[in-house]
Amino acid sequence: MTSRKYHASQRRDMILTSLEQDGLVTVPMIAKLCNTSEMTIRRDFEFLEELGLLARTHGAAILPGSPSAKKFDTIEPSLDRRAILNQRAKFAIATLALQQIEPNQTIALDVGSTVFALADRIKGMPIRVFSTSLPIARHLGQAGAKVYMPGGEVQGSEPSIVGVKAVEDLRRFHFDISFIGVSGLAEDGFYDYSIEETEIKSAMVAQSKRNIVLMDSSKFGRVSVARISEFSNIDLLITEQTPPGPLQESLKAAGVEILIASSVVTKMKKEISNGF
Amino acid sequence: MTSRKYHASQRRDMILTSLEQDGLVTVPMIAKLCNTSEMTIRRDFEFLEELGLLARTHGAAILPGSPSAKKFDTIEPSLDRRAILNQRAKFAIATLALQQIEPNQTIALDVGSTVFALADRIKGMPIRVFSTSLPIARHLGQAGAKVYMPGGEVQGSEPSIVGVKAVEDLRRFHFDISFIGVSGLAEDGFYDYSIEETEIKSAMVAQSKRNIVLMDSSKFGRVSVARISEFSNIDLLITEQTPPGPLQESLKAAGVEILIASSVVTKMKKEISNGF
DNA sequence: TGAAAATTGTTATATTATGTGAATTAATTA
DNA sequence: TAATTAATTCACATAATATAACAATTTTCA
Repeated sequence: MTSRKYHASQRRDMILTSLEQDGLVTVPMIAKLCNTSEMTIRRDFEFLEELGLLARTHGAAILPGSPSAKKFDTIEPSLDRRAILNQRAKFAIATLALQQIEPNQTIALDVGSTVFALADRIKGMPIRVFSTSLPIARHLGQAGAKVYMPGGEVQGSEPSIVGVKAVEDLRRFHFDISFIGVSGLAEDGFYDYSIEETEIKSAMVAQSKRNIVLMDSSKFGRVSVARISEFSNIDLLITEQTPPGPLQESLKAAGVEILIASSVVTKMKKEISNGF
Repeated sequence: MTSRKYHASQRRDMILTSLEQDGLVTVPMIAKLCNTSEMTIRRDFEFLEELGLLARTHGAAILPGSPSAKKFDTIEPSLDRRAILNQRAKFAIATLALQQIEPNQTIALDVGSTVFALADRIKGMPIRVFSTSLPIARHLGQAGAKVYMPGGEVQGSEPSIVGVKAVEDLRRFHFDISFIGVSGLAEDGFYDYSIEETEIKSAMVAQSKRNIVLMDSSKFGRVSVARISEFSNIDLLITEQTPPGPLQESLKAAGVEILIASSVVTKMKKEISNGF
């Protein structure tokens, strides 16, 4: 009879793994699985809910953003399905990214679900944010942050501002750091689907002292329509798995630092509540 | 014998999935499927209706709003509670507003849930839209419309662009019609909560050939912080109930036309319940 | 090591979800 | 239009789950 006990971080990982697999976990289920009391699991649920990694309902926990997760007076729109998938990886990446920011900096946030995860974690920090992403601007604006947007056109594929005017507006800003989301990484640089988006990203990179790319490992080796930037303009890549050898060498040769985010959920509650 | 019980969130997922698939679901259908009582399913329907994810009729539940089957993935963030409340009135107002627009015009859309209702109905029309509202821009952008936004700051209270830069950008545009949402109507003009918003609205009005105010009757006689505009700048007011005598006279004296949208509501409801 | 802090388990209490049958409302048919 | 039937709401009982307070345990760190 195996009746070993797990540590909090292990339990929480088990919870998230089950959740990702089944879409729903119940308290008694996990309590048995972890060989612990229901109360403990409830407290784990509470913890993970505060981080936005799950949503509690009566009798179970579900993926955040599902219809039932919405309380009646939800003001914020939920993220779409794509953002929910792989959220643990995104959360881990965002956590590392957060540590790159210092109080009172001006940062630029690009579009995409990983960058959104960062925006979510930024809430409450004393910084100024510039973003072309409508969801990010809305989310942070609602949270009381100082958010600026460029003028321009709203493109179909992504809810974001693009176009000549946007690039022009962008050129009048200067950022301490910009966080770029990309859809592909090949040996000659970072890639994105749409040409319009690429123009914006390039301009953003040009206006920043420091450029950080956020991407999850699913994009390794993928080449899309347009190249955003050569490696030489990027200072740091944050991802959650080590890139394949050749890619890694190209990156290192160009002086791009790489940070790997481990997805174990440990006690970062403290970090958050004390946080700045 | 499979007689397992499902959790609320699972049932609601099943309801939405069936709805998506068949376009219509009945209470007994789902009750059997979920192995639960009809009362519970009714309560689920009620819950989902409040989120705007389905519409109830006698004997069944159907897709809300437009008949075109929306994929669940692409379902837009549900509107906030305020938007859901009084949705029928807003729908009726939006329907009348829609008739004021002609193809290939350039129109400006202000913020607020009533204006959002209009934006939703505009989808697919060959027009150019300018908006300061993040939800509206996102909604229409996703639907493939040509949407422009000014640059500026995202204010806390409303998800919209405000500030000096926004007003400046706005002044470079000219609109055929602008649709303004307001939070108060008194005998000396239209009012709004926030001074920042008011500045934007005033600028919008100044750049338009024709100005139309959309408001529901709950705002009659209410005075807020700042006055947007005198009546003389407004051409048309669309609402769903006749304003009280004094207000009506002031409006008419200033040459503001008034349209009441009420009969449309019942007609629309029938249309929906008959299954389009 | 020992004291303080954090985590976990237990119990009693409160809250929420569900099921039932009667009362009400809406649709249907003669 | 009245009578009939089906669907819905309402009010209450019951079961399931969550919370809060406190005791027991483990971990941390001086």
